[in-house]
Amino acid sequence: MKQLWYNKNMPRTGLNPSEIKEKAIDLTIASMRKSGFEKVRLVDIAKELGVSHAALYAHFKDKSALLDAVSERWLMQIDKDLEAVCKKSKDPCEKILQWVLTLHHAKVQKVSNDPELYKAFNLSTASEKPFTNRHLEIMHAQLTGLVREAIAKKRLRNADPEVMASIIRESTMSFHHPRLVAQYLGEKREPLLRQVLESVLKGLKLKS
Amino acid sequence: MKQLWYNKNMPRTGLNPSEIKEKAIDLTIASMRKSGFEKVRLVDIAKELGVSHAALYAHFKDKSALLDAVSERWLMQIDKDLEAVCKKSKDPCEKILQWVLTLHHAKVQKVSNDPELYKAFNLSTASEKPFTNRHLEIMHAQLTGLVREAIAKKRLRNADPEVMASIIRESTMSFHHPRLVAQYLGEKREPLLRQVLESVLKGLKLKS
DNA sequence: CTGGTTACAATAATAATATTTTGTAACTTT
DNA sequence: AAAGTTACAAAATATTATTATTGTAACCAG
Repeated sequence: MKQLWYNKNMPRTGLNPSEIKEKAIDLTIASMRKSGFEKVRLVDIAKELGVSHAALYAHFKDKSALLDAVSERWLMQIDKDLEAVCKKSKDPCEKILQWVLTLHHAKVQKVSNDPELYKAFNLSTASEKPFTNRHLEIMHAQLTGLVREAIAKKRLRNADPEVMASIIRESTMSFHHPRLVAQYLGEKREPLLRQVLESVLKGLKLKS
Repeated sequence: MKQLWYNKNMPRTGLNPSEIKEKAIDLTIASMRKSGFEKVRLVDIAKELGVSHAALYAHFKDKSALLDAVSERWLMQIDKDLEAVCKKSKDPCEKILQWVLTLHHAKVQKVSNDPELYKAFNLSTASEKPFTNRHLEIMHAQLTGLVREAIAKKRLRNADPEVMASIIRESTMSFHHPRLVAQYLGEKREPLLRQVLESVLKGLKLKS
């Protein structure tokens, strides 16, 4: 005889799949912060979650999927923050500057305040995971959009927006590439970044 | 009773200090290429040289000094190649382009043709050895010189040459930083580098 | 059928130990 | 004195056994 007070699809933890997934990620983050990402044990996460470690495999393909989920969450936040900059209504070149500064700050802040999560992210990028590539594509699309807008408003010269976006990305690489951000930590590099962008944008304004 | 047929300062290997030093470096390079830089054994180098391993300590402070000597030799060659570009008599902006391209090519070529030596160099730069810092200073001085020249010839606007050199260095970082050159290996990035530099130099031409 | 279980095999991390390699000292030769 | 030697201590590496973690399978409850 079926009981009626519970949802047939509700697991015994009392949490639905996405809730338990989020909770597992939360616990993983806490564990990374506490003892470093290389010390994260699936077995510990499961215990804190109140399930057997094997149960986690219903929600995550394997351990690295759980670890990646931590970085993915952060990258999605960055994507959102950058998207917000894109949506503002102001001078598109000013927005490009803001966009790059936002990206730079996000990286610098993470590596300073959350070094263990940053290390994990650093590893993920090194091995070209799908979610990092997706993030790169999203960012490239955003930047291309801003460039298009700037061209439309005659603030940049009329040329291939994809190429122009690549030029902006490459010329500011040392301010947002995971490894370099970590390397130059300690120096306040925002002024230099502003100068680089100022020069590049000026150069992209002129007809060739 | 002193014999007269030999030079008192000539060691028993028949080589003078700088010759034996060079030979040790040659053997180290060969060993790195053959089995990877982490497998280099002082003891093997010494055997091939026909001396006891302890003899090497008369010429090199320690093992890492020998390893570093390999990278140092390469960096000095780069410094020379770049210096040659500086000395050419042609348009200074053209020289800046040439200079950066030369640096880019040197790195790409090394990582392609000599991956083991490149790895060793990569490690040395990561730990901020004196000789790598010296190399960075030399390069910065060269680039600043070219910028000064360009300003004098009215090819760039009149502003702080040191800052302008930094802008050029940072905006092209992804094309010569050891880690990034290695990462993007396989893609032909010279066209993008040219476009970046073109934009930056144009931007540096304009009065702010 | 989903989210869970237990039991177990495969892998990976750790620890204890043996072996090499590095670096130093005291001494030799020219 | 410079360039080398041998002998040895210190440090790093490799080897092995042990233990812990991860991943899989077969099964169970709602």
